[in-house]
Amino acid sequence: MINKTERREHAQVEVTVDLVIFTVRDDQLHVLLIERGQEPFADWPALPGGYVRVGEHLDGAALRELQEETGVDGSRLHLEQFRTYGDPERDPRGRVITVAYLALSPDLPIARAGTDARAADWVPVEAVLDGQIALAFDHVLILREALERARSQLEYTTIAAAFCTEPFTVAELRRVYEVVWGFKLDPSNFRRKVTRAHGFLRPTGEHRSPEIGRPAALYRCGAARLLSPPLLRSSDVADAQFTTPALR
Amino acid sequence: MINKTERREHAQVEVTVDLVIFTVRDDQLHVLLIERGQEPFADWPALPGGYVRVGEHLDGAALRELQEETGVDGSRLHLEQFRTYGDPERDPRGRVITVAYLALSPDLPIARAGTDARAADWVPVEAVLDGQIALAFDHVLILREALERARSQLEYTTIAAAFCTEPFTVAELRRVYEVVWGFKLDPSNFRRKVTRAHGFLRPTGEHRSPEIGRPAALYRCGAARLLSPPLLRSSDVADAQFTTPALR
DNA sequence: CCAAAAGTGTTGGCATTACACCCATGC
DNA sequence: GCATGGGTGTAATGCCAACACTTTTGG
Repeated sequence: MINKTERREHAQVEVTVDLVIFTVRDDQLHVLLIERGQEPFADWPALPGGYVRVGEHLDGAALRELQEETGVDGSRLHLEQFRTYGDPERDPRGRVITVAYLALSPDLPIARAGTDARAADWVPVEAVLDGQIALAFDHVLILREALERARSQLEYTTIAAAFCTEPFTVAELRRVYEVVWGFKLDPSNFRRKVTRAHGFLRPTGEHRSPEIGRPAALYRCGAARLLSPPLLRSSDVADAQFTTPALR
Repeated sequence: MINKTERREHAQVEVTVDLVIFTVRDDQLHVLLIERGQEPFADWPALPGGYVRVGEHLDGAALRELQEETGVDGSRLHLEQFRTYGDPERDPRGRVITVAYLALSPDLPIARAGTDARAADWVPVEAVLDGQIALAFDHVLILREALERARSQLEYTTIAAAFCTEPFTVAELRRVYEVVWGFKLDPSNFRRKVTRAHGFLRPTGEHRSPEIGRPAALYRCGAARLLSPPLLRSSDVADAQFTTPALR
C-alpha cells in the first residue's frame, strides 16, 4: 500500500511566482500588468510572473521574472511573499500552484516588454476591480487579496514611503495613504503622527515649492521598518469592506 | 529557444503542507509534533504534514494530513496559510516546497498516531527553540516564523479565544496572551480592554469558583474576528522580537 | 503695480479617549 | 491569593481654527 501511495497518489505540480506591484500615479492606485504573449490566455492582461526554475529560490524567481517581463529591478523594492494559490482548477495547463508576491513601488517608467510578455504597463486598480479589465487565471483574486494586504501593511509598517521618490513631502506621503485606503485623512493629524513616529522620516531641512501654495518641507525615509504606534484606519472604516478604491 | 525553455528549464516539484498547531498547556506554549515513521528523518520529530494529492486543494490537504497524522479535526480550528517555503535544498528527496499553515487550538487530547507517523503529541515550544529537540527538514524555521505570526495575530484579531474551551474566564484568556507573548500583563488593564472591545466577549452571566480566590465571570467568544482597537505589545517588545520575512 | 482671493502646507489648541501604574475591595 | 473595579496622570487622537507662503485674479 505504501508503494501504491508512493507511486503517484500525490501530485506532481509546477510552481510559478506572480507579482503584484503597486504604485501611486495621478492620485490613483496602479498595478503593474503585462500582456501575455503565449497560450493560455494569450493577449490577456496578467500579473507579471512565471515558472520557478530547477534549483531556483522562490524569491529569486520573483526577482528574475519581474526583471525579464517588465524591466523593473525588484532588488530595491520590498518584495514580500504573501500567499500561495493552489486551486487544482486555477490553470488550464494542469496542476500549477503560484506563490504570490507583493511590493510597493515609486512611479517608475516601464521600459521593456520582455520575452514572454508583449507589453508591460501601469493600469489603474479600479479598472480591474470594476471588471472593465479582465485578468488571466485567478489573478483578480490575487490582486484583491494583495490590495487588502497592502492596506493593512500601511497601518503597521513604514513601507508607504516606498511609494515615494526621495526626497518627498508629508503631503505626498499622505496622498499614498489616501489613495491606497480610499478615503481622505486629516492633514494635521497625519503630519503629527508620521513626524513623531520614531524613525519614519528624516527631515532634510530643505523645502520644495509646489506649483501653487506654501513650500513643503522635504524628508527621506528613516531606519524603522515597523511603525509604532501604528497608523490605524478608523475601526468603522476597517469593518466596512472596500469595493472601489475611489476617494470619498 | 522557446522549446528549449519549455522542455525542462522550469522545475517539476512536489508540494507538501505542514501544520503548526499551537496550544497552551500548563502555562506553557506547546506545538503539535509527530514522530516520523519514514525516511528521510525517520524517527525525528516533525510538524504534521504531507504531500498534496492530485486534484486536492491546499487547504483540504492540510485538514486531511492533520486528521491522518494526529487525529485532530482541523475543521473547527482557524487554519490559516501563512507562508510557503521553497529553498531548493530544504528536502533531501529533491525539489519539495511546502505550504505552511498555522492554527491555535484549545488543549486537546491527542489520541491517534497515524499511518506516516509513529506518535503525535504536544511538545513545549521552548524545548524546540532552545535546541533541546531537533526537528526534521527546516521545520524549526517554520515554527519560529509561525510563532511570530501567532504573536502578531493576538494583537489584531480575537483568535486568542480559540485557545480557550468555552466558557472561559478573562484570566484564562489573559494567560494565553502571557504565554504566547512571553511576558506578564496587567490584569486590570487587560480586563478593561477585552471587555470593552466590541464583539470579543459575550458574558454568560455565570461565574466559576476557582480553588482559591474570588469567583470569575464566564464568557463565550463574540462574533468579531478583528480586534479594534488592537491590543498592542509595548513598542520596545515588538521591536525586539518582530522580524519581517521579506526580501533584502 | 498693488491688493485681495484662493490654494496648499504648517502649527497650535482643546476635548475625548486609550493607556500604564497603582490602590481598594470581594471572595 | 486571585478576580474585579476604580482613580489618576500621561500620551495619543479627532476635530477645528489659525497662520504662513505661494500663485492667481482683478482693479
